[in-house]
Amino acid sequence: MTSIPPETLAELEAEITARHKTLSKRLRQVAHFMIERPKEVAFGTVAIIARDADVPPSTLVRFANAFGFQGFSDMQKLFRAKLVEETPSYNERVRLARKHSQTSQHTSPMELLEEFTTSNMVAMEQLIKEVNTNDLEKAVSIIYCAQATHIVGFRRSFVVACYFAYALRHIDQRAFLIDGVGGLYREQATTLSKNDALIAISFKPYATETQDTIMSKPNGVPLIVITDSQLSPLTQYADVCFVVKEAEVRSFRSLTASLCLAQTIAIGLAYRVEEELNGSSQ
Amino acid sequence: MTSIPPETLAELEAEITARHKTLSKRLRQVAHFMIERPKEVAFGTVAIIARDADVPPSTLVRFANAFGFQGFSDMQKLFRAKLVEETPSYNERVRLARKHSQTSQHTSPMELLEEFTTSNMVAMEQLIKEVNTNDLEKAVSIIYCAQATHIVGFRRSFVVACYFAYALRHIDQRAFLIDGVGGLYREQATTLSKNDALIAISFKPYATETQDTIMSKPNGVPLIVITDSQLSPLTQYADVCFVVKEAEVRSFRSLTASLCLAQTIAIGLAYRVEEELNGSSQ
DNA sequence: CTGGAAATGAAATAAGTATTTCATTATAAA
DNA sequence: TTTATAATGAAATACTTATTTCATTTCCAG
Repeated sequence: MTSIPPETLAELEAEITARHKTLSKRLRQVAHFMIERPKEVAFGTVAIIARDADVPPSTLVRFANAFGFQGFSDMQKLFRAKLVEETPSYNERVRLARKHSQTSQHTSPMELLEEFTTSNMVAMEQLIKEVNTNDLEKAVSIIYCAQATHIVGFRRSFVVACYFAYALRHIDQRAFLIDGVGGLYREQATTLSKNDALIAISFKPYATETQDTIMSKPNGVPLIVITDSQLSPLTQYADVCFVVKEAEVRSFRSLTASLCLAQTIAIGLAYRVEEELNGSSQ
Repeated sequence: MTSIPPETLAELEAEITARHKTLSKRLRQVAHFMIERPKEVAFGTVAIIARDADVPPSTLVRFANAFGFQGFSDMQKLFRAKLVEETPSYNERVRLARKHSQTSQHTSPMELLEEFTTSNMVAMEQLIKEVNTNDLEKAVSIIYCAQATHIVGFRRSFVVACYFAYALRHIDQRAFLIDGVGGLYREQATTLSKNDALIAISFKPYATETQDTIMSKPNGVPLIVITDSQLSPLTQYADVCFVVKEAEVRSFRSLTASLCLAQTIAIGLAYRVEEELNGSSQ
């Protein structure tokens, strides 16, 4: 109980992490709160924090004691100190990174991270500007009406395809990922039935496999395309086509915008399903 | 005295500036302190702030009253709020988006897209704030020194794992994706050799397979972890651990921040390789 | 089961803090 | 200079908040 207390929040967090397993049920609950919501801890009163962490106030004091502090307030100081010292606002960090990248020819990972996050944010803003409401509604409708949805995408696009399949399954939609294992993508594509739908994702350099898959699908199966250019070889076959401009940093392209779009379609679908259920039951 | 008080710190600061000249000597002294040392005001007690601003405690209360607040504590809230909200602009937008979508019972896909993009932007800002330079450098070094890198992640994390593998191969690094086909993840993990590295990605609810994989790796193989909480079961085994807070909209989590981090590490590695080559050839 | 130790939570108590009061001092107008 | 008014600060008070206590429950080891 009278062991030496941690002197920084980082130290405390390390100790909490290390001892997490050995703590009692309630103390573990507090541990969670400390790690997950440090800002609330920094400002809150014992009563408020106790309420939000769903423990009695005394448990907070016990927790502090268990980590060597005199009392809760003593521990809280660490949380406050952290908040005071580090508030390098986003803008400040951008400025620092920029300055640094100009003075040294060495490209540090932190600079890269700054560039990627910034570019991705720009891409997000673009996405919302350029995506059309009708297309979005239509895409949702297509999947909603389909008995099953097949998704195809290779190389970089595979990541998006994979996520799409995950998201759809997550909301209880039948989703099949055409992964081309053993080069059998054509065969996988022929398993599509008339009432299914196909989602194809393809970026430069457009994998021919994706195009092949589309060509092999039965007539009448609706196609949703996510690609990076109006001139992509896929656009002409699409019932709905999303042209997504991804962030590009040092000739490397992101996928965040496409992922965000996929997520939106999936959740939009979830709401559609829910609404139709409620609507028809009344 | 009972005028309407400012509602944000910015408003208060504006008012202080405007009325600065008309204030009495002591109140002006307080005004100075409020403007110059807002962080101390946010955390300090009346007694401490009074001491540091070299005025009696009562003057602080008078100052607060003069600007329309009930008391000092009331005014202090503004200072605290400022410190809590990390990204006022985007948080505001998220809040507005949420509010808007609550007024109508129908949730349109476009509204969802607005929410997702906004939340993802916030997540990007958080990412750059919370990722530590040293960790980033260390992660790059680990992969740089490894003969081959193995990547493991199941369910949602699989998408990130997949992208990581893609990105590493793209820059000519040997990367193996532990996909657990046929439940053989343990066997896949045992193929790691001493000089390899392992990257593990795991989010709630932490798949036990990932943990199993880690446990099966040979001793001494360095481990890089990407997860969503300091208390994740993986952190304790990690040589480098990134805790990434993903955007969450309507209880659906994104992956954009993790993807961005993966991208950064991969490209950071590419630069490292390039720099080492140039360095040694001179 | 059963006894004993640890954990828990409600309530009492202690500590700390903000606010108000009021006597005193400075300021400005007549 | 005088007087009315505003400003000021030390100390008392009222409040809030942290901490401790103790009766009760839970959890194990025997």
